[in-house]
Amino acid sequence: MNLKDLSAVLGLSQTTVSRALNGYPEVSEATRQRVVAAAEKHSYRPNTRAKGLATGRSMAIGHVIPVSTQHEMVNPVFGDFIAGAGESYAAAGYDMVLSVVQDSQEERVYRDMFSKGNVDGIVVHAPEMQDPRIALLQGIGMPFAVHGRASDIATPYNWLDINNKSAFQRATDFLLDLGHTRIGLLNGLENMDFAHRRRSGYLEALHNRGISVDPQLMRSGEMTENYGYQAVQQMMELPDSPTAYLVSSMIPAIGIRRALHDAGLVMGRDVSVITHDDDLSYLRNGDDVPLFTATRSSVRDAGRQLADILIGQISDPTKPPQTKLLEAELTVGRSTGPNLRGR
Amino acid sequence: MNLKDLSAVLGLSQTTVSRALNGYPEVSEATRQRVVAAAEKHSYRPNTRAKGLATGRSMAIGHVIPVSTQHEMVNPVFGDFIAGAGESYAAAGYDMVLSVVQDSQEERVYRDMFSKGNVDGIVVHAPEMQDPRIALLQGIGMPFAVHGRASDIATPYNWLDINNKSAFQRATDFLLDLGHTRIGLLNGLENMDFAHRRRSGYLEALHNRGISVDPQLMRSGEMTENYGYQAVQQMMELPDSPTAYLVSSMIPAIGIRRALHDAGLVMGRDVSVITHDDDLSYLRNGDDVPLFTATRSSVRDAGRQLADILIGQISDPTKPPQTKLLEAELTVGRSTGPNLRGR
DNA sequence: GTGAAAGCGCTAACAA
DNA sequence: TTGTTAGCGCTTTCAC
Repeated sequence: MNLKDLSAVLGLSQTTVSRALNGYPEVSEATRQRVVAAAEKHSYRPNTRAKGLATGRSMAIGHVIPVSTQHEMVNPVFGDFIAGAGESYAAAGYDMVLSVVQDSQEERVYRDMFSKGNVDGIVVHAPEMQDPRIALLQGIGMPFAVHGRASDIATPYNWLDINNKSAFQRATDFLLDLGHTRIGLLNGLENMDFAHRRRSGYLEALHNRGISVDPQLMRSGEMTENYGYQAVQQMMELPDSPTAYLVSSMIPAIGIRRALHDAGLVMGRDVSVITHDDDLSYLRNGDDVPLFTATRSSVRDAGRQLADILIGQISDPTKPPQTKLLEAELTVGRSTGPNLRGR
Repeated sequence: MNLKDLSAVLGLSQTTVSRALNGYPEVSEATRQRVVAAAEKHSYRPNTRAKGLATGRSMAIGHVIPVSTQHEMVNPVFGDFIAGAGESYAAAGYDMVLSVVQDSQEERVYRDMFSKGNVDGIVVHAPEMQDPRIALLQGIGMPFAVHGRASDIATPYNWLDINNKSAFQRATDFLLDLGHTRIGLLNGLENMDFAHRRRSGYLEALHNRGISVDPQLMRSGEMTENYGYQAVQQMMELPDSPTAYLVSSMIPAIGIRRALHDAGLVMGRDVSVITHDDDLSYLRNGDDVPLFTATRSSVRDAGRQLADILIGQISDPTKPPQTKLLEAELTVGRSTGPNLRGR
């Protein structure tokens, strides 16, 4: 059933039916009722492509997921974020189109999306510090919003980020309050913006207490279990090994638990571990977390909010860029590890 | 730059240019060269919507992700699978459109996708045993492929599945060979097809050895860390508690490790644990896995293969449905837990 | 308040 | 081998 058929059934012109369905004011209320009823009855759905061709809009938003040959891993948080964004899109009548892209191909993909006109806007994931994608999208005039931030980009743009710096600064402060001074940092890959910000939070907390920074205690890498295992094994061989660790994700923390266990130590008792796990908060179901975690209330909600920002931008392109900084929620589990103040 | 502009530049008709670009045989090689060069030079990209309108195809494939209010969790494997599928789509010139859908809304969404005509085919995720979506899609004549299977559906359709039954049967056999007879099963939600198959593999292995089944040792639930923690805590209170566990995902295994630890036991030494972790194989980086895992070589590759099946179906609708059963790869880690044969 | 007609950018019969 | 024309399903002037 298309518009032509529907208007034939009603004995009206396509124009009138279209107007009735799209809420134009000039159609009489009686006609509108009839039209809407008939559309409902025949479960008429306007053809997206035809509508798009006529209006110049595609009613779709693209998410571009970069996959480098370096780190092939897909962030486990990704599904949740997408789910949240999907809810907003559905509510606003947008489709979500996903492109998984080798990072070497990214520029071409963005340009193509624009010229093929199959999206009205784009969400940029996993920004690096001076991410070239932002200038590119600004250049071609495609509305976009970034999940995260690119610190070294000065011009304003839409973004939503979690306050990584403050989370790590607070977590470090927490450990410092317990009397820890040797705190290992297991960060993500430091070309990623989030990792850079987390590191600066860690450094600032140490600096504020006048504690010197030991480069041997700072690692960055892809967040696998094995990364945590090996990093901690190596740090434990240092003459003055850490009494606490700050970790960028729960995944390496699993390896840490194992490394400590191999050394006869228990995580959360002999050694403190704090993870920032917006990644895997669904691993924990109850309140009995043996880690102290800096977790975000909901990745999904973040997806929803970022989608809303982008939709707003698309419907009113004159609107100035929106930004949103979410504060990580700190959750204290059952055990926090040793309190060195008591010694 | 659109077709009209491009043909004007070349002094040819739109038709000829279109034919040259789409590889039609009747255009002269000389003209084709010229056209292709000009298209390249002006980086011409045909408008997807217009092309779709004219051809009746949308060059897009939909993935529908059901999210029930019951289990809100998004499977962490999802991102990897999607990444694999995305590669195939990109190679074949398809876009991927994602819909995250409340399961109550699913039927409407499928019908809409069809009548709005914005996808040429659909991938069905997370099938239940007699999944109604399959009949629905067959009814409206939309090409589709299922990631997994729906056991109770008799009519043929495209699917790709991992051999869940054989994986769990082999894993159970492995434990039986070690002398275990009390084996706890921590399964996923049993309305899911995969969980049902895994359970039957477990049962068959026990049956083949004449070992009676204890319903108290079989659990099903959503695969969270806490589920593993609580299930094992409760099973350990049984008079004859399990010496081994078979787990549907690595996530509950984390809780199991904790529950055992609380009881002074070490997973992989005092108690055997086998997980089926196509979920989180990226947790493990090296060869030093303390679990025996039945893991699939690559979720990503599975995504690629399923996409290829669907693409094949779309390009030739007369082709009979394809199916593909992947065999889980069994990986033995450092330690397998106690060998009861020696006692 | 309603309709006729043009056009969005492309493909595909049909002609030449 | 190339061009002309109609049409995909919708929106949008412009006229009535």
